[in-house]
Amino acid sequence: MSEEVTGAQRPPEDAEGAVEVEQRGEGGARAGGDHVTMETPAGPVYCVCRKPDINCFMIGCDCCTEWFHGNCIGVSEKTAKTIRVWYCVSCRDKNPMLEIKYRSKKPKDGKKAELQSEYKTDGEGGSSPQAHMMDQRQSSQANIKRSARMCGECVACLRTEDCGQCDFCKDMKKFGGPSKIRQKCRTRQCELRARKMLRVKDEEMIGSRSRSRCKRGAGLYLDDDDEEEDDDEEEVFSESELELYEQYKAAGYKDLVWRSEEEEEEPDALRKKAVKVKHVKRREKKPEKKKLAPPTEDVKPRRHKVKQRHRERVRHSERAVEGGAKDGGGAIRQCLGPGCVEPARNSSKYCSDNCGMKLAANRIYEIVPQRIQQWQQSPCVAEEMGRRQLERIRKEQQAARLRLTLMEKRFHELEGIISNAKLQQVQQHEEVAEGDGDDTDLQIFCVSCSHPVNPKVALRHMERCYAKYESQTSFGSMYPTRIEGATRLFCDVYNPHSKTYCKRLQVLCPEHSRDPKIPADEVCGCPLVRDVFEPTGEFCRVSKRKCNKHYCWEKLRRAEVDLERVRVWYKLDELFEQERNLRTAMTNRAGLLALMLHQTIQHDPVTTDLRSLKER
DNA sequence: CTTTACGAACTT
DNA sequence: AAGTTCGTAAAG
Repeated sequence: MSEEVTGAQRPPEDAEGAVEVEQRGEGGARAGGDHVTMETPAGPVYCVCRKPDINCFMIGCDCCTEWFHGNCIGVSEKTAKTIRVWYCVSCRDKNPMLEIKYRSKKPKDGKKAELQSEYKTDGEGGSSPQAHMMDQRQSSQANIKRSARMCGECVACLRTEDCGQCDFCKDMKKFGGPSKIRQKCRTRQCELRARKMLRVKDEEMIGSRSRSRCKRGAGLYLDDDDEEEDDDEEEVFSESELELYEQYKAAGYKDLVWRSEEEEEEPDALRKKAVKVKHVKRREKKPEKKKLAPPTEDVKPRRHKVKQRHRERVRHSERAVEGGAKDGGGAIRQCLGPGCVEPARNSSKYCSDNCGMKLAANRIYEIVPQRIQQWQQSPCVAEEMGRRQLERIRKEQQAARLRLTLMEKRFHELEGIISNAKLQQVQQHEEVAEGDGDDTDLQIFCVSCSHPVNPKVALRHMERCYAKYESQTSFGSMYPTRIEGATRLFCDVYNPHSKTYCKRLQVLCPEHSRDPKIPADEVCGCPLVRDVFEPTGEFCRVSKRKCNKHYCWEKLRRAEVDLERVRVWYKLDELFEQERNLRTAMTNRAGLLALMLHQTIQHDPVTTDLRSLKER
């Protein structure tokens, strides 16, 4: 049996841990059954024997998700392989409907067959004893497979669509990536079990998670005391965490263990931390110091200082209401709203949202005018540069538009030439002169199939050969092309299989368009030139079917023009994008938020502003 | 400790 | 057969 499956026989790393159950007020948010694995100070225990051993073969119950030692319940590793769904005795007692199900056939031919039968066969029967690999089972309600990194029940696990935006998506083949990172979409990384670094990144969360996570910004102005701490990475809270944190602070870090999101979702890490919580350790090691130092002691000196100041301020406001209620978890604090004397709500510093908003508004009134003034004092170099950039972009846009009209003109000219050429008559005798003059023994090799071909027909052969190979691959994007006012650029044929639109030039796409059948009397009609570039005004008057010299000349000429048109469109698009970005940047500069968040420090212009020095 | 890269199992 | 995802080693 493979290591994978052997791994799956052990309880997952994040098996419900003692502390987690203890600290998680609402508990039930987890996938499994926290109720079974009871807590002991030492860590999680399993099975009927209630021992923490996990270094032997184990089997998981598909009802309560508890793990059992094979030895304790009389299931060998070998027999376990024949089981598809397994329930423990107590679950079967509680619910007689639960029935252990077996695989339809014995997996002899290695793991692959075994796993496939696990997923695909639905056969009943068999009389062999029981056991089952927990990780591979399917969630009863949603058919979502669980794995070590999936709970199978959270929003992320249930999601089936990739966002296409995150770095992992962009890495995927289907989004045209190099498949180097090879991780699933960030939005689909399990909220509970996936590694934290694989989930949606913090910066991206701010918008999507609304106010459940307040890092900078909102928290800065509504939340008085966090102002000084907001540079601390760990101070990123969800609402429930905020509550915990409040309690934690109120308790003077004594009785509660603060749990960051990471710890909550990775109980393994939690377990470790829970065992050696810093302050506990300290209390054991240096009890005398404990007496001297306030309870806010922490390992990080900087944080310590901040927290202490913070606490002092909290106490200060507490005194106003209660006359100095300290460490107790139930201390009532006064609302920080301007002029408000109501007690703050449980998990907040304010008695109501209104008070919070009032305070925030006050701050804006207080800070913004000053900042605006500050802003207006000095000329904005970025603004000046932006204006110059904008000018440049406009010029380029103009040039591109000119080029585009030129190309459109060429496009029509070419169509005119082509239709004009069709009116020509075939000249029978010239055909012969056209055809010979070459060494018929000479052979060249086709660049596509490497077959030797006669130079006379080489062009024709290679064109066809290339088309044959080219049409075997698709070259598409997820979106159809929408360019206003442009005709015949991309092929844009929809491929329902890959859900893409073909992005070859329409005139050059052998996959979706065949060269039209040429009537016997059609003339080649290629404009003849002298010295390569100089048109003579004459047309090739050989029968089109027989002209080897100008094979597919219309196609190639059209492609030439179309390619240039596409290039110009791209250029225009790029310029438009640049302009948009620049305008956004200019509009947002010195906006309310920017003014509140940032401040320009006026250094000594002579010694520090190197740019203006250079300009001078 | 985090990030990147990649072999290989798993899935379609 | 090709794409997806996991686990893990190496690099940073």
